[in-house]
Amino acid sequence: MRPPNIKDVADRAQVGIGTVSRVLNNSSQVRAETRERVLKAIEELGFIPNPAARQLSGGKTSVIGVITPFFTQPSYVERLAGIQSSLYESDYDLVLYSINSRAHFHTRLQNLLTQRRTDGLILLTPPRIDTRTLPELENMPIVVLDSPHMPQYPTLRIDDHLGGVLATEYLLSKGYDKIGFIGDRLDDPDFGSGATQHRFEGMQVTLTKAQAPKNHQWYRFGGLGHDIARVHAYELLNMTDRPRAIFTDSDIKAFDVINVAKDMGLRVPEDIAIIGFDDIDASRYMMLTTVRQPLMDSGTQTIEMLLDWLVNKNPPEKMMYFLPLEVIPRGTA
Amino acid sequence: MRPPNIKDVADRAQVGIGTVSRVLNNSSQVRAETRERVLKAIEELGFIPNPAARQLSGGKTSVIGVITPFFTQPSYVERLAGIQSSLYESDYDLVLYSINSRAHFHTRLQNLLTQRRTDGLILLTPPRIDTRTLPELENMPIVVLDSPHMPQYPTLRIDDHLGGVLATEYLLSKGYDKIGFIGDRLDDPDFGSGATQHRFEGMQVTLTKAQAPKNHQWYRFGGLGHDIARVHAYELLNMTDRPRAIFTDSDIKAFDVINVAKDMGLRVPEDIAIIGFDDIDASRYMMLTTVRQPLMDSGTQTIEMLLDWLVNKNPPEKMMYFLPLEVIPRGTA
DNA sequence: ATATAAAAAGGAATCGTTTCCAACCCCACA
DNA sequence: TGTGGGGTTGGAAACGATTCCTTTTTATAT
Repeated sequence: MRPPNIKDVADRAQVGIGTVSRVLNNSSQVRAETRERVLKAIEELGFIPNPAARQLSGGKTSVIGVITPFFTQPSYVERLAGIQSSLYESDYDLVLYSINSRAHFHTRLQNLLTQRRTDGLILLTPPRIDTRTLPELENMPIVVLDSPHMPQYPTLRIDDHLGGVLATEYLLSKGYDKIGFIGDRLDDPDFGSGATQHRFEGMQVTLTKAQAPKNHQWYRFGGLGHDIARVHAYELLNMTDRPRAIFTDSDIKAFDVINVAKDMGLRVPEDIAIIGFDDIDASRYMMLTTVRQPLMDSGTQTIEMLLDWLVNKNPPEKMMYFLPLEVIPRGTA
Repeated sequence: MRPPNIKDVADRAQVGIGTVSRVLNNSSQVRAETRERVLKAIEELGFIPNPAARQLSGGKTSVIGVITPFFTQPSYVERLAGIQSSLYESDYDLVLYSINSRAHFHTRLQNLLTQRRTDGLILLTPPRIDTRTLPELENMPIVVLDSPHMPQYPTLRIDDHLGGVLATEYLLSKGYDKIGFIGDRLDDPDFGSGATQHRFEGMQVTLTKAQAPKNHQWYRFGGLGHDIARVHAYELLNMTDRPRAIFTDSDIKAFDVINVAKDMGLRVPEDIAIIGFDDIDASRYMMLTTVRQPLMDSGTQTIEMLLDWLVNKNPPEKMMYFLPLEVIPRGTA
């Protein structure tokens, strides 16, 4: 049995289809009494507007797209959970577009902008691309989360340099002066965001200011293999002049350091202090001291900004919104 | 500037719109030479078919929906990541519908089935509902993941009873005979799947068979508050006749037990052994011994089954597909 | 009661596809 | 040369909404 359409509603309510459409879209051009009749008919028939027809005719999709790098990392997922949780009560559907390279991101964004399959877009940790080749940027509400690369859109992110400063100041304040660093490679052509670099620089600046020791042997970046952080940790902890503390650019890497230390019979933090970055859920269980960025909240704020834009026609300023950072002291430093 | 439509392509290729449509849909009714001309025109114009029009006319949405309970738990997320990863190369978009109650699930499913906004559906851990009120079940390809409640659809799940048996046998084989249990409440009206109950039953059966001691004081279920597992753990570990090992129905709860034990100065596993259930990512870092179910793989298999159905018109048998379970021995038991 | 303006309502045209039916082409065969 | 029939092709109709223009109704002022 065919689901009811707008004509069925119109007939049952004894009105024209135009009137039904106006009721559906909250036009003021309908008498209260007529509106009642139409709403009653809608109710009785269980009518739900066909989204495809709506989209074809009016251009509205009721879809919000999220473009995200292929997510297995908890930090992406927590942001996504934040997005999802606030979208939940709205009338918008969430479509997930996952991407795996910069080129892929570019074509995906281009398609989405020309095809208009979404009413709005959230760009999660987008890479740097050549935006001059993108069409009609202005017409699509876009909010960027966790990337400095798209300053032409409103962007929620953190101050990575500050993060490095906070972590380092904390370690120094605890009396750990010889500080190592383990992070991603600095020049990832696809998804390198500069985050690792800025966190590292924040650390270096703080060390200089405090006249704390530095040693290039203590700093490790990227490399191949999924347990590369373990390898780095092992090398660092095996040095004769090994660091007294290690700062990692993610909690996941910090977990690896903790476990390598334990495997080697080192006590945390008595022999080696560890501080991570992100404060993902698991860090609480690992008792990891870390620099907290509000992952879940950042998702929530992003989607609320976008909804305000779409629903209330209230475009946010195209600027960087910096989210707060804080050190969460737990057991590892 | 308006994006090109099928008429533009037809004009440029000097054919009718019907022919273009046939080319787009790989109909065999087109001469090779004509097909070439059309493809060339499509290429030159950068034509992309409008999905809304396609959907309105032909009914095909190119969308796969995933209905999932409000996900913050890592196990849902890992399944979702598995789904996403295999969808990635297909032409389908993924829409996420999150639900928060049984009633909500029912209406959502009903809407999706009548509105036909998706070509296929994945039901992630769906609750038990009255399916007699659902319309036209037959027309929508649906695969269920992680639930025994929808036997009318092909279902991927695990044997929870067996999971309980495996965990218990493992603990007994290690010499831990006094075994406690911490799990969710058994009668959650919304999302209770019976999983906790069956795991517990598997445990009880195994204990009986092995003539191992039982004590109802050692078994704790559900309760309010987000740190309820910590409360349970604390109570269990404070008993004079406390259990020698604890089996939890999720890794997350096991983490709580580990931390409570540490807080109390108990050594794991020397004083108290712990085994979890799921093997989420974080369990590796926590060195948690656990019953592994293939979370990521289960998502992958689900989506591949559905794609085979949609793309190759190859419907799977409507049966329960049981995924393998295994105990992963790590440091806690 | 009538004129006039404003509000409300009706419905054709429109969006971009697919599908179906009619028309056409071309070749084999008589 | 004429005919039948398969393979191709063209394009009207249909999908279900929104929008805009027109017509009708209602309210207000005279």
